[in-house]
Amino acid sequence: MIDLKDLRERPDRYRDGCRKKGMAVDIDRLLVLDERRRSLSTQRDAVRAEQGKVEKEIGPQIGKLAGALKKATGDERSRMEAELEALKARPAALKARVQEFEAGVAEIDPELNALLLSVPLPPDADVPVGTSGDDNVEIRRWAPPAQPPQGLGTTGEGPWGFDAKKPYEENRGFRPKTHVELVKDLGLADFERGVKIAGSRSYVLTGDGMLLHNAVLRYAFDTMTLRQGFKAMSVPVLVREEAMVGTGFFPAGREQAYHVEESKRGGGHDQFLTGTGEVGLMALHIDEILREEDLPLRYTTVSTCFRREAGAAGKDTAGLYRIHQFDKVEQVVICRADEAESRAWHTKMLGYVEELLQGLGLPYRLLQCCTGDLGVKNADMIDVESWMPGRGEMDKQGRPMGDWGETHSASRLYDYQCRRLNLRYRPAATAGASGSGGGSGEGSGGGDRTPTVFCHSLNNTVAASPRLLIPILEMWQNADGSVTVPPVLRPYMGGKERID
RNA sequence: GGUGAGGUGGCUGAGCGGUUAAAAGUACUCGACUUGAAAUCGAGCAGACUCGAAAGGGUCUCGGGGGUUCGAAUCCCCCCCUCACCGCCA
Repeated sequence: MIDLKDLRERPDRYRDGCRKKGMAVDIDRLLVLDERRRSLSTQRDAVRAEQGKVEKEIGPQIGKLAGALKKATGDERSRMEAELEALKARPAALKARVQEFEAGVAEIDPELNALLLSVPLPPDADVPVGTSGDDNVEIRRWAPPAQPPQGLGTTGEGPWGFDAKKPYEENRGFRPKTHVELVKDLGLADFERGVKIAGSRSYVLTGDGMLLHNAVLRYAFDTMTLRQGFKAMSVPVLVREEAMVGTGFFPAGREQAYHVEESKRGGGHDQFLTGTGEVGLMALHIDEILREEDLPLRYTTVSTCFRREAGAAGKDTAGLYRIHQFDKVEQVVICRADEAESRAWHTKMLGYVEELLQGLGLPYRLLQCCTGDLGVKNADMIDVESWMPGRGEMDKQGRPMGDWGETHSASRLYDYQCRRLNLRYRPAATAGASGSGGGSGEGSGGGDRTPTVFCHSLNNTVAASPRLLIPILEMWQNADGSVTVPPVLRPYMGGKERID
């Protein structure tokens, strides 16, 4: 959620943000509603204030009179009844006016809130303007060195020395199989039975396929927890709507989430399956006020992710690329509201991923996403794409030419998400500023408390599998059809070196 | 699924129709005392929204929503959540 006050002060910033992100939100309408709402509530509050005064004045009189009335009889009784009614007239009139204003506010609120939730966070000035993924800008790429670093592989095996600009055959000396062929030939996945059980875009990982999947996740999780010191978490993947709205996935992405209607428990809330562990991790501190000393919070989780992939019909239908259910190790950081700090974390979080991919020897590139590719909640997003030899167009001989495929996405959100989550911290008091011993009398002192501030948040993929199995299998395959297990994964596969 | 008890400020916990934004304790901040600390004493200590150039006002919030009343933390209704015991179950 954006800051409504800021929107009032500089609406052009938000108009511009909408334009750059290619989202149509009626900022002017929002301003009108906001103006109207504030006017109504100010008037309402004034009447309420009067109401309070009147109440203090008349309340006791009414109490006394009502008490006396019980004992009164005859003429005196009816006289007192009339008096009582007369006394009640003023508060009753005020109440009616309050209700009028409230009705006005109640009429505006739903539309105002809906609009407010849909205003995107304006992209940062240094994010290139563009309309789609095609306008994303490559920042840098990494290619595995010809000599594998200590312990990461054997020369001549796997992706060492691979140059993504050259055809696979030129690199490796044999024609590659696609991951779909590999999993079929090696018995790593069973798509037919997956579909039988669960419908389209479903799969079953079998035998070594499952072991490899598990190994990747464990490798990623251990990297984050043991090496980087992130706190290991297991969070719900079945969550309430508040968590989806709070993390910024709703309302915009509602049609991408699976909706689970709770079994008739009164007016029980519906629940939704999360498409990323980010939801559970970020919703953890919803409505909390943290202490500055406790920041930054660094969390990692491994969770099953569910995505409807609505609107992607016909895209990437084969294989493990675009599926409804997968597992992902995710990292989030919740830090102080400081742009420099939050940018520094963004870089670090990308660094962890680079280290991980380099450990696997996979060629990758970093893309600065353009404004049109950001989504509502991001100010900045960097995608990591890994080289997938089996993807892309076919050449004249009917061989896939390979293509980059998105495997990671690192977002920087400022306080957009934490505003929605109502997640704040109280800055540690900055001592010294309000010089206590100064010239003015010491009496008045005390309570200059620091106001609370919304945290900044960031998130990044660590590893999403089975998608990440695609480059692993395709890059580590051998001419004989076997696949070498990347050395970093072997400890998680009982030391197994080769799948054949 | 059944029964019972609850949800009050950072925490503990009073209040159960009218000077209660809310006692008390505790934590925290500042000051005094002290060589320093502890202890003690004094003072302060909720958030959001909003009006205002500022000083400073105002409104709302005692799980959430609705209702009764001149007036609700206190009464009524619905919902959510927590705890305990029983049943069932990975």
